[in-house]
Amino acid sequence: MTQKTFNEKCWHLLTKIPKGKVTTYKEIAEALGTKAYRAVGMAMNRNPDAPRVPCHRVVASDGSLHGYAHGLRKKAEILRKEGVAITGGRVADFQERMYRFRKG
DNA sequence: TATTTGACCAAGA
DNA sequence: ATCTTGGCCAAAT
Repeated sequence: MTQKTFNEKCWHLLTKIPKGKVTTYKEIAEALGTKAYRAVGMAMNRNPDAPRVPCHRVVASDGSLHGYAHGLRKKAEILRKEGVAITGGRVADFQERMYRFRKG
């Protein structure tokens, strides 16, 4: 059996995020049943920029974009294309834009 | 195997 | 409201 590492799980979960919505590192960690908020960020950085994993839809719990492999500026630009308004480096109406994973 | 790192988060002198 | 500090977890070195 392929032992999926925490990173693999994170990437797989990111694919569940619908377009036009954003989630938080904490939400992902909680969805995986853990509190490794920081480990989630690690996955994002290690995550291939390939479109198969929309790491740009992950923002901080505060609604700020925090970091991005290509730069925060690029991240904000992509989010705008997705339909997410960015103001002052933060997601507008972030609470409404935040996507919540199904508990099951 | 042990230590350091990091795109976090919540709380507060 | 902003900045600083400590704590949290997994991956990388």
